[in-house]
Amino acid sequence: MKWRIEIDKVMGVVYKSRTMMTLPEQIARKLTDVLRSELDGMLPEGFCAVVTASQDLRYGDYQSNAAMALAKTVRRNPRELAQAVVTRLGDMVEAEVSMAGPGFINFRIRAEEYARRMVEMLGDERLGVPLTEHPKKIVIDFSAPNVAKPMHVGHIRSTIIGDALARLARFMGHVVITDNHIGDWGTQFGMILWGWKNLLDQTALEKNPIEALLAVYKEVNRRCKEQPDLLEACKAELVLLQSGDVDNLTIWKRCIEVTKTGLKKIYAQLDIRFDYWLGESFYNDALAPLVEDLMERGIARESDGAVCVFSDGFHAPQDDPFLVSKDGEWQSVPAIIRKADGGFLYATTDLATLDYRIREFHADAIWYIVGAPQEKHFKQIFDIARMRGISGDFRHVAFGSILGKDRRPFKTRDGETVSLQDVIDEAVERAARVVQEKSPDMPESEKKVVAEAVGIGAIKFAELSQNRLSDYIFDWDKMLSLTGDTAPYLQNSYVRVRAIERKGGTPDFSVFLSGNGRMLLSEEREINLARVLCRFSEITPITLDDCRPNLLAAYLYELARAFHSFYEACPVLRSEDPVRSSRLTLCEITARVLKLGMSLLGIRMLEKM
RNA sequence: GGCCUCGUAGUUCAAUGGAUAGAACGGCCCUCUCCUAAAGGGCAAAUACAGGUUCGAUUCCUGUCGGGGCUACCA
Repeated sequence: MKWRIEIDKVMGVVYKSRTMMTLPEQIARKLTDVLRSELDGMLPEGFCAVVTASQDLRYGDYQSNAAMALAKTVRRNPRELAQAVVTRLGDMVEAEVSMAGPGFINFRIRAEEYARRMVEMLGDERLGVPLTEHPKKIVIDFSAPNVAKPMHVGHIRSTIIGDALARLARFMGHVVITDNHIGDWGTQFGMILWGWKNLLDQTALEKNPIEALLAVYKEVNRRCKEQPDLLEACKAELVLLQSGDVDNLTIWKRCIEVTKTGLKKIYAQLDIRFDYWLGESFYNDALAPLVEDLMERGIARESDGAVCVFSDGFHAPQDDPFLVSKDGEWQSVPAIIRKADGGFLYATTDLATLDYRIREFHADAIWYIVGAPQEKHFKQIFDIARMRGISGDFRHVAFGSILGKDRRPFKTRDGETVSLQDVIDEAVERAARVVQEKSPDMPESEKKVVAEAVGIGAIKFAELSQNRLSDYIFDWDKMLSLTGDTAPYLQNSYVRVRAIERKGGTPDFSVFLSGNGRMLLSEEREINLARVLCRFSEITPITLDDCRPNLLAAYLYELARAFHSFYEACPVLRSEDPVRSSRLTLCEITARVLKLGMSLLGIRMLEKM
């Protein structure tokens, strides 16, 4: 038995696991061997049969289209080839094999194989999920709110998706650095500084600093629209700040401090932590030398007074992020890294940030969890890195917009953005009402814990169960829904397992692990539950590979459904022993997969609810 | 204008090129002397349109229509 040990230097967690093959891997290996002998040298070099979970269980648990895929190149009839393969495979220990339709090879996994795998999972801390073969150091850049502006619903996606990906990557064996690249140096500071000096209510600042700052910002913003000369005054404040004026620097630092305190409270509530908070201002000193360097190396040049990076002709025009077609001609859309007035921009900071992460963190990968509209920006940033000879797994993990009912960017009726804190408060409040209704006898302190876990879990799960690339319409009732395909549904399935285990006593699983007890699966819903449990090891890695948390969320929902269905049909504590202990084992593994899976999404489970 | 992206039940979302397109909410019908009914079992209901590639297309390609985004000194 082989064990692998991996130490996550950041988290200090040690994961150990037997290297256990997933079912499709195991079957694919045998299938490929059989194809090789059947086709006698005609099998294409490096060919590996693909085995996938069947969508329709009537055809079996897993299927392969290898015969259909190969039929043409080897000039055989797909059905005939599939049948020959099925004959050669014969009686597999793990599955019944059959041919169907246009040439599918179907595998129905035997109950004994599922039982064997359940025992393996029982003894494996990783529940069968293999560690990555290629551990990387990954910087994940997410959330990134602006100073002096509280987070609004628009920050939900980046914050929750980024946190889930960080958790997944760590679990898969990567070294992860989370970095909150806050907007602490933007042009909004001109207005904030002017407002601070002229409008700020000190008592309001002490009471609720972020609210006070926001109120000031909004008021200045409003006045600027009416009085153009005020805008000039704000710009002057910004110039003062950027030239190192002591008073303005002091105010600026206070703003950041106050904002960070507020943000940390909300992140704590969301159970999200960052290893670093290297905001835009952190890179200020790096910007001028960076631009100089790019000019010296001929990557950037002056144009209309600004310093720009143009296409170097590396890509075909249609793939070139610095070109756009206009009236049948390719026109340059350069990345501007220094304005004509000498100021630096978003792109400059991002280049410096990428540089720093490679140089100081020795990152192999940088993943940016940022909205889809910025696609071109990141293509340019990554392409400039390429021009400078910097390489790595750079990804813009994009997501769609949150829209209102009118399919325009989401705002409240009076045009305000909805603050993230309001969404959280509303969710927890709604959950609290349900707790009160369902569990009136629970101690008050516990009710509070349950309401928090349910409410916040509901928000996270609603976000993560959606395909990140599609836009979605914000709807209070859907986001905060507590029935159906939601976090509380999954939390409830875990609670049900715990209730069984509390009443039935702590089960003794050592008989299974030692091989003395026999795990027995016979009922349809038992086998189905075991089938779903096995698939955890297949789903988790691809969820990270594609940066698509919704795959894991959908899987966990399927698992909870399989469990609820099993729960209704198969009494555990009232059954007799080999069945009773086998069912208890299923319950235990279900609980572990649910808890681990949800923790990878950043959602807490509860013992009672 | 060009480029990117999306268009799936009444509504909100799923579906590595696979077989009869899944869920949830809402609607209708059942199930608590039984381990938590925040649950289970059932019914009705959808791939914008037109071509093409393929044994096989919601998925890939082309075009049309419709929504959103990007398109040099904001982030």
